[in-house]
Amino acid sequence: MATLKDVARLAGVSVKTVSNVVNGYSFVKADNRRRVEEALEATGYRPNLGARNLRRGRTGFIALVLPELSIPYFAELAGLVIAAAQEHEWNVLIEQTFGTLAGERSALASLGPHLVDAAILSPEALQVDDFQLSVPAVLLGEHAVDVPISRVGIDNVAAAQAAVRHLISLGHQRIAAIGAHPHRGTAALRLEGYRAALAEASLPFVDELVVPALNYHRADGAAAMKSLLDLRNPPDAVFCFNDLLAIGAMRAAAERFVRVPQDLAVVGFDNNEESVYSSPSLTSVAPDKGAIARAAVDLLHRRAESRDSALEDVETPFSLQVRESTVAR
Amino acid sequence: MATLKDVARLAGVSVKTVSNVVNGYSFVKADNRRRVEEALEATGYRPNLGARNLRRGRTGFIALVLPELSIPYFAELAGLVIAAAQEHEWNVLIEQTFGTLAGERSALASLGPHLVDAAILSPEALQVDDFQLSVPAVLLGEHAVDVPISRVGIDNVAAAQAAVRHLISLGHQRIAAIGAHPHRGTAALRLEGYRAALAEASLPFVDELVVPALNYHRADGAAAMKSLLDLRNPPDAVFCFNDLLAIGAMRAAAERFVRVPQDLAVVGFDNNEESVYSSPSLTSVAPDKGAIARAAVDLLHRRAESRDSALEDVETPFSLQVRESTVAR
DNA sequence: CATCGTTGTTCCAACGTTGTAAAGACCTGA
DNA sequence: TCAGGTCTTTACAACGTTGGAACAACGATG
Repeated sequence: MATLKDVARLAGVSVKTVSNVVNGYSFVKADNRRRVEEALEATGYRPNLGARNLRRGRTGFIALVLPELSIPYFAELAGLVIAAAQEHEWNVLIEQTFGTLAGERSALASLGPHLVDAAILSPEALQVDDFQLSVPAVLLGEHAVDVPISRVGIDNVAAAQAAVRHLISLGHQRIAAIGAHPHRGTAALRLEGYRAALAEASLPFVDELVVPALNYHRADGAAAMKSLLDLRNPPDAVFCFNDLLAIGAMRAAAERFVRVPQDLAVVGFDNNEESVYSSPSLTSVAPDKGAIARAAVDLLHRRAESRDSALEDVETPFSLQVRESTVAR
Repeated sequence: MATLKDVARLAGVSVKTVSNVVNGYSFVKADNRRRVEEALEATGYRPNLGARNLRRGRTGFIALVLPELSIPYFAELAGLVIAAAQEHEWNVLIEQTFGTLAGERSALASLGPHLVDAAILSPEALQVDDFQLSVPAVLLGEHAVDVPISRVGIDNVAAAQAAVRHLISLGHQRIAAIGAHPHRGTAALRLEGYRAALAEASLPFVDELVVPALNYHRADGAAAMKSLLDLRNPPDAVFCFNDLLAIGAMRAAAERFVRVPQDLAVVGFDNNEESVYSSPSLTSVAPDKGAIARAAVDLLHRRAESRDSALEDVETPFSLQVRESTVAR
C-alpha cells in the first residue's frame, strides 16, 4: 500500500508537500500540485487513518452502546446513527450490553479515549457510580439516574400520556399497562404518563392492571398479556411500553381468541416498521428516530470540537400513529 | 490519559519494560513486575490501540458490509458477528449499502487496508470488476458473480426446495414464489430450488406465479401478493424468498380477506424473531445465523493470521421451522 | 579467574501522518 | 541594488507503541 513517502518520491517533492496537497493546503505551486496529484492517482494513495488519527489525537470512531441489535428499535436507530456519523467523518463502533449491568459496565470500561472520540449510551441498568467516562457522552432516552451527562430523547411522560389519552378518547375505561420496570428510567416516566392520563379523566389507577416486564421482548409482552387475561375482570385496552411487548400481547390475545381491536385495544411505543404490517397493524407512539440520531451525533460533535461541556437536554418530537389496533368501543 | 511513559516514570523503569509487562513477556523480575503492575493500576493505563495497531501493522477492525440494519435478518446477523469478532479481539465496523450498486461500491472503496483488517460482505448488486479488494474478505449468502472470494452460507437451492416440498406435501398444487430478482445470486438459487421441487412432484412451472421483488421489504411482499391475488386463478400457497416479503404478503392477504393458512399457505425464509409472533406465525427456512457469523469471522481470522489464501466455501446448516402459516389443504 | 549462557533491562528506530519552524524562492517598490 | 514582504517547500519532531539489538547483571562452569 502506498504511503505519503512513496507518492513524494514519485512526484519528486517532499513528504510534507504531498501531505499539504492531500489536506488542501492553498500554497502549493500549480506545477507541483499537478505532479503530486498525478502521483496520487498513479499510486492509488489512501491515507492511513490510524496514523493520521494518532497524530491528530483522535480516533475517528464513536461508540454506540445499546442493549441488542436484534431489537428493531435499536437496529433502526443504529442505522440512523451510522448515517449521521458519516456526516462528521465518524465511524461507529457498536457495543451490545444485552441490558445487563455487567454488560453495560464492561462496555463502558472498554471505551478508552483511544478507542473512540465520544459515546452514545442507551443504558438500562447502570448506577450513578458507573458513569466515570473518559470521553464526551450523551444518553439516549432518559436519565436512568441523576448524572451529569447530556441527554437526547422525547418527552416520555407526554408521549405515554398521549397514548393513554387516545385510548380514553375511544371510550376505554379499564386500561392496562405492560412494561413497568424497577430500574429503567423510561419505564417510570411512561408509567407516570399513564397515571396522569387516567387521573385527568378521573379513572381509577388499578394496581393489578400494571404488569412489569423485565426484558421488553415479544415473549415478555405475551406473558404479561396472559396474566392480564387471567384476571377476573380483564382490561379492555392495554398500553405497552414498547412495540415488541405490544406484538407479544396481541399474539397472546389471539391465542385466547380475544379479538384486537374489538375486544381489546392495543397501543405500542417505538413505531417499529414491523408494527405497520402486523395484523392488525399497531397504533404506536412514534419518536422521530432520525432526529434523535442526528441530535445525538451533532451534540457530540460540538462537544468534541470545542472543549466546552455545557449540559444539554435535547427534546425530540414524537407523534402518535393511529392504526387498526385501536378503535372506539 | 496515561501512556506507557507515565507508567514507566511512576514505576521507575523503562517504557519497554512496562510494555513487556503489559504484553505478558516472561522475563521481568518479580520486583519490577509488581511495581509496574501497581503503577498500571494507579494510573489506570489503557493501551492506545491506534498506536499499537500502527506499530503492529493492523487495525483491530473488520468491516461488515450489509444492505441495511433495519432489515431484521441483517440486524440479528450483525449482533452475532460482533459477538464472534470479540473472540478474536476484533471490533466491527458496519457499513450500510442500502442494496444499491453505488452504495456497495463506495463501501468497498472506503475499505482501505488502513481501516480494517478484513471484511465480511453481503453484496446484492456488485459486478465482477468491483471485487478489487485490498483485504481478506468473505461473502455471505451466495456468489452473486463468479469471483475468487471465499463464501459462507447455506445451500440455498436445497433450502428453497425443502420449503416448497413442505408445501407440496401439504397438498398444495398452485404454489407461487415471491422474490425473483435479476441480479441477486441468492434469488436465482432459491428460484432454482423452487423449480426443482415442482419438477420432482411433476407440478408445472407457471410463469405468472413467479413475482419479482426489488427490495425484499415488507412493502414489496405486499405489492407482490396483491398482484398474485389479482390473477384469474390465484395461488393456494406462496413461497417468499425472505420473511419480510412473507409478512407483507400475509398482510396483503388479510386486507383482501384471504385467510392464512386456510385459503393460502405461506412460507418465508430467514426465520426472523418477528415471524414467531406474527398472526399467524410464519413457517420459515431457518439458517443458523450464529454458525454463519462464527464461520465467517473464524475464516477471516485464519486468513489474516497466515498469508495462505485457499478459497473456502463453508456450508452452514439450516432447518425448516413449521408454524401456523402452513397447514394441509 | 575467564568464559559462557541465562535472565533482565534499556536504547533506538520505526509504523505514517501532520504541526511547527525555518529556509528558500520570488516579487515589489524605493 | 537591496530591504521587505509574500509565497512555497522542506527538515524535524512528535503522536504511543513495539521489535530488535545492545547492554548489564548474574550464577554456573571449566
